[in-house]
Amino acid sequence: MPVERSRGSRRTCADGNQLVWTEPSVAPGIAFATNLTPGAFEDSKDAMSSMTTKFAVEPPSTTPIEPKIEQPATPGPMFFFFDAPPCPPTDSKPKRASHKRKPTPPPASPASSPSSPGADAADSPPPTATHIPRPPNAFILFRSSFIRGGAVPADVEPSHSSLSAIAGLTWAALPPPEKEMWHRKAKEEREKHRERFPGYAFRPRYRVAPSSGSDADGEDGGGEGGGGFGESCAIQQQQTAVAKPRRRQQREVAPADRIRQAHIASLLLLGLKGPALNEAIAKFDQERKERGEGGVEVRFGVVETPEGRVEAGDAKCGGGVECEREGSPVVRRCTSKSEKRRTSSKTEGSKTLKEGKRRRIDTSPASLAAASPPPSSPSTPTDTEGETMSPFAFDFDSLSIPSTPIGDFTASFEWPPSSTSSPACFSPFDIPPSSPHPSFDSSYPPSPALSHSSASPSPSSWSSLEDLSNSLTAYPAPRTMSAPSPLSACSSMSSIGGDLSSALTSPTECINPLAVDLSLSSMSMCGSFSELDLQLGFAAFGDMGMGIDDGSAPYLTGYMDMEAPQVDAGIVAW
DNA sequence: GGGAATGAAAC
DNA sequence: GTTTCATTCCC
Repeated sequence: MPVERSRGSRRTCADGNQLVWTEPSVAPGIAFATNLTPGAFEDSKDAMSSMTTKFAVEPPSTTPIEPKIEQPATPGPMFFFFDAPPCPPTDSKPKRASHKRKPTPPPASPASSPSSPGADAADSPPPTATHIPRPPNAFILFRSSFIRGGAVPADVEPSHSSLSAIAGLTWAALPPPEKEMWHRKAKEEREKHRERFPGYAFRPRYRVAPSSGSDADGEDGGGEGGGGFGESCAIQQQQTAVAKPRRRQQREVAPADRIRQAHIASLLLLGLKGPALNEAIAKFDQERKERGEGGVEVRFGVVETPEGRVEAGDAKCGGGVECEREGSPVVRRCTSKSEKRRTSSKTEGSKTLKEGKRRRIDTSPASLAAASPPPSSPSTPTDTEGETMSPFAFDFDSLSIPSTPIGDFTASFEWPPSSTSSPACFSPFDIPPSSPHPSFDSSYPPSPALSHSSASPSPSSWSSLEDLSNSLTAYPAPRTMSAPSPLSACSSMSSIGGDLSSALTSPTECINPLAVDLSLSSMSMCGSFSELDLQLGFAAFGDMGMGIDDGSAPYLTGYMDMEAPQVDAGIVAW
């Protein structure tokens, strides 16, 4: 029997009830990919207000109350990601239903419900009051803008699961000021939500252990405990425990996916969009295919290979088990839900992830390195023993570095920048030539990544991240960085630039978590620097206690060495 | 309804 | 510390 949609779960443009969390206007200060978002600095309070998501509270009636938004008259200024108008008149494609929690039965206690007998019958909500959604958090707002803005074209990545992952990576690399802006926006939404629904209280439905004969799950009864809007109405979304299976297990994501997602995120952070983004991704895909890496994508039980689509469940390799395809180890996704649960808990390792525990994107070098093993090493990319691999069990020198993902856009990194060119890739060194260069300690070791550059000295003494880490511990944090960093003008480098500038006051905490794609394709050579030599060094990862926050986030330590031998390229990093 | 992310809020 | 749910839409 097909599953029946709960009432009101389908929101379309047609019904005017689409929930759209539009992006706020840009905050002053460091901008992100400003080169690609014309008007990003056109901060407008009017625009802010016009783009604010609002719940249109209908007068009390017997009509189920749906949250609505007031659509802005104009799209307003764009921020990092363009946000399409919520409901284009010509949009013939209705929106799909969101994953909204089903309405729940009214609370048992009359006191907790505004629809208590004491309420005016005329104002009483219908027995099937509408579910009141939670206010969105900062990331949800960002993701919504990310998706709706078409940051990643659908033909590049149609899967919203992957888009979420990419959004997560991008989110992790957002400059703090911009992230803070989204947090402020989320706070505003919470406040508005609180005003709209004064009595609202989040009441998650904690599942109880399944018991025989219980079918409470399917009997939501259609109704929030709430209903009835007004000053005196206390809205409660009373939840009742229902019998449901334990929370589903997280699926193991193919390393190829992770790498690709990280790469796409890096390109976005680089400021690429539109055809340039498509081209860069296509090139990346092509190169990986040629190297026999990442040629397998498994989506929803289907293995997508260059040769075609193959059902994932029929192979000799079970879900979560490593397979060899085209010489590239890939963690197969399982097909059935039960298999997913089984293999997920197994492959994720009992020591590192408890059952049901949330799985975050692991951008650690260990993870990504494991996800992208060197071609010469077809060994298993994942830890089959469930142990967390040491982040330093990774050999840089054995990696191959693909060519720049931005290919023809290298010219945009010319220095000094051409006044007539319209670079697709904004120059990170957008400072007047007369500006004093920041001073750097030339004693810093060169980046191991540059060891792959023919124009850079090869630090043969570093064969692993561990060596690098040991080396770096002998070097002081960059105290001689002068602010503002020349990198601060670059969209993708603004994070690093800002962090480096903060090194003046907090040398040991100068770097924020950044999305790191250790396939190194994201650290491609880009452009030509006639005056400046940028080197970016890797160092320190959360697992080694060198992170800045909770010890779980990897980060880059960047430094520039003005005295180093000239190289004909800078590193595009993020 | 799973999936994929992060964060708020409730347990 | 764990769990739910907020968004999005293809499958």
